[in-house]
Amino acid sequence: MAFDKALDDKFETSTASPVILNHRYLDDEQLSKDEQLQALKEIFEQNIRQKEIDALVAYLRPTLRGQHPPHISLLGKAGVGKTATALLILSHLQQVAQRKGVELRYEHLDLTTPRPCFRAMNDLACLLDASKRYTKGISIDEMAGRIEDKLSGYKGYLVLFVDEIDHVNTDMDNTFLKFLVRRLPQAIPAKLILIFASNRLGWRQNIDSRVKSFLKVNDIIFDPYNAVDLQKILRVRVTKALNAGMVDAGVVEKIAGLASREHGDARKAVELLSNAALIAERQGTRVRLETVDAAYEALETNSYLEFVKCGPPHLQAVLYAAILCLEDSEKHAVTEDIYNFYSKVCDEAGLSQLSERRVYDLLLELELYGYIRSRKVSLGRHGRRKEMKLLIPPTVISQLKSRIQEHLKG
DNA sequence: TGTCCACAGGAAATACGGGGGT
DNA sequence: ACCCCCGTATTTCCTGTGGACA
Repeated sequence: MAFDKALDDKFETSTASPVILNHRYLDDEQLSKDEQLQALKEIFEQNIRQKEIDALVAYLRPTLRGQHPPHISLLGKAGVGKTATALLILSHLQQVAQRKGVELRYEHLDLTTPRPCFRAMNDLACLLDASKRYTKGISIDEMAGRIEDKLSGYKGYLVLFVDEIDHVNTDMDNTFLKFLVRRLPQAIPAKLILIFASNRLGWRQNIDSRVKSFLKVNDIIFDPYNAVDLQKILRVRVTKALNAGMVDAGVVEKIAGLASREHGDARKAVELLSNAALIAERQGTRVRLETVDAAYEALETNSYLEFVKCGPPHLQAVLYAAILCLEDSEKHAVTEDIYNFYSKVCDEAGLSQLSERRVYDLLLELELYGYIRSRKVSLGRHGRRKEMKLLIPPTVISQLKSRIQEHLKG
């Protein structure tokens, strides 16, 4: 009886004042394409990315007069709205073109994770419905042929928005880019406009010069969002997804401040908001400033652990060795020290050891992800070495250790 | 001031895996 | 069943270099 009553109470208190009203608006993945566009419009209505939008529109306008605009490259860090802006403008452009009787279509090739040229090509073929999905086995030329066949009947404009172009692993002569820039425009009747997006400003630096000379591009650079922009973006989410009455004053400002100081990444800012809301909902409280702190910390811990889950076993073993070697000494360690620990870890886990050179590279990788930091030290005529130390917050270390142990056993 | 160690880190070679064509 | 193609991981090999020491 008392238990029933207690459960009743629990349901009552948690439904009395919900924090989250519409879950889906905290995660773009869950929104339909139209809903996404609608949300984007609301954000861009507030004078965000005006400069970039104007530039993009100016570059694309010639299509409506039947001229051929140059290719475009959108540059800027992750989460600064490159994709969002491009999709919004392209969908609008398509509508306008339709009204004016100009034949125009656009495709969004999203290369979210790094992939070889072959897969990029295959993805493009799938996007255009020109081929089924292959993992391997078919030649790249064959794939190119199928794409060309598929497009052979289309004579209008074709805007190909290649998102995260730098994720295509560059083979020695940039097969994928060469195809897009040199071969495809020759092979099909359509007027091809390429729009590239990339996180790395210099993605064109290390491409083949013969391709480069064909690649006339206009750059549009996206700066990271500032705190004011982020506030506007977050407010839209708050009104769409949350019970605004349950969000304390200053929460949005605080998240925007944190995010703008660290990365200016809107996606991460929304993720932080979403996490804070989830925590508040679970605890049955309002979203307070302290909730934001808790969410921030949870996200940080989580990112350390998440990486372990998907990393290859040897990387985990090296990380584990690095932790064992470095956790309780203020002293720095050198590559060899960690390699010794790594050997032991491999023995215990039944892994075959990798060469020291390889482990050296894995350590570099760990450094890239912020687990360790290294410093080059010269000892004069006694050669040179690299000293490393752990950067993982002490609170995370024990969780991390047990997580890796599980993984290496399983 | 020049020497020269010992390692960082680049480059090329090699092994490997896995799927499709025939 | 065998061969070919492509991409990735790892090994092997080698060069270049910062700076304490003679």
